[in-house]
Amino acid sequence: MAAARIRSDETRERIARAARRLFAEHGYERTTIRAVAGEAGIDPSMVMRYFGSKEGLFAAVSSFDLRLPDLAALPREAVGRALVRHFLTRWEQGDDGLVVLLRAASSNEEARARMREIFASQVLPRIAGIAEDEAALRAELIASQILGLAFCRFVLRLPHLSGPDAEAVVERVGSVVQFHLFGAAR
Amino acid sequence: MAAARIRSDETRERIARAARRLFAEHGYERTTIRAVAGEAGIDPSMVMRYFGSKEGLFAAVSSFDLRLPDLAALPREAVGRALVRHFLTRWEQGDDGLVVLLRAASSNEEARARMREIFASQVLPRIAGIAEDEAALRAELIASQILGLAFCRFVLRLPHLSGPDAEAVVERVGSVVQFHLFGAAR
DNA sequence: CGAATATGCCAACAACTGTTGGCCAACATT
DNA sequence: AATGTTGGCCAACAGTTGTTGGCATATTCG
Repeated sequence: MAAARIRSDETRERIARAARRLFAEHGYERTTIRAVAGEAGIDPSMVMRYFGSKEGLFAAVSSFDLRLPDLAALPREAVGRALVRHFLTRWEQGDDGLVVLLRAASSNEEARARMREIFASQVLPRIAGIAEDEAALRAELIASQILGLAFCRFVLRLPHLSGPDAEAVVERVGSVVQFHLFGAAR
Repeated sequence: MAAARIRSDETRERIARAARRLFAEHGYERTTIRAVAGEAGIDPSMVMRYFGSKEGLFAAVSSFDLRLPDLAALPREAVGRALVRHFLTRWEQGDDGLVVLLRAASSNEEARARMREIFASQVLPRIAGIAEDEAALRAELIASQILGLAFCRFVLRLPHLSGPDAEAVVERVGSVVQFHLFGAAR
């Protein structure tokens, strides 16, 4: 039984990995259960057994942790750059949780809901902890710049924004985030 | 024949309008020919007759003109704000050409290609006309902020970025665009 | 008037989708 | 050794999709 469990968990993980990759590459609709099964090297019906439905599979692989650093512990003038570098580094390391959501959000209400939930529970509180006023607006503006960067990088693949850890990008988008955080105060 | 032509052009326009609305609301995959036909009040086969295929229909309704103002004619310090206000105004007036592309780009390569083409032919030249250096990078950074704003507004519907012509949004995103345009010069 | 041409609908096809149930082999338990 | 359980595959269903061809109606033209 122990051996069986191990083997089953392995399969489950293989399916999840394949699903993450395909969802991130093709979005929700274009990713078929058959394709996921094919990539995982098992039968389509196995995907259903392990995850119940396509929606269940998506829910299982699209929840993730941004692992934002403790912004309050950073020197105030370094926060923007640190935030941008954090995202670029994670993306470079092949973490595509956010890309999965980004691609699926266009056509899938559940992906949108999950994205808003991640924003509300992981981003907004951190911003509120360091911004002096208008935290909600500031957090949304930051989200717009970071998500726009992700879109241009992973979906559109604009050349200057797609390279690994481009220094100029960190520098400038960092300044922008810094401005959204602390600038234009009244 | 003249009357017939007129009626046929009317139908064609009704189909295109319905397609634009549905593509903008549901993306490429989730928009079915049957749904477009239903909204236009005609038979699905008519859509094929008029536009050849679903891809043809999409191509016909997803090409559009950003109608960017002449940036070089504006006072330098007003360009960023003007650009942001231009987009917000057009969106407010119900022009959803860009939203069509934004939603479809996640899963449709042709939408991505068209978006890159619009960027290259309509955005990049204007930016190159006023930026002193690194026009390509600057233009891509501006695109990332504007598209991110559109994403948060139309797809995610974040509350503070979704209202009509919010003054604070014009002000701050305008400053950001201004920075991407002229800031961080070397 | 008759012929031709446009404009439209109906019905169907073939492919693909998520999903289900039954069957088989290997292993663990008794 | 008999039994139940687990991990897996196969085949099929039911719905939806883009797409096509044939048929009806009305308008235009000779």
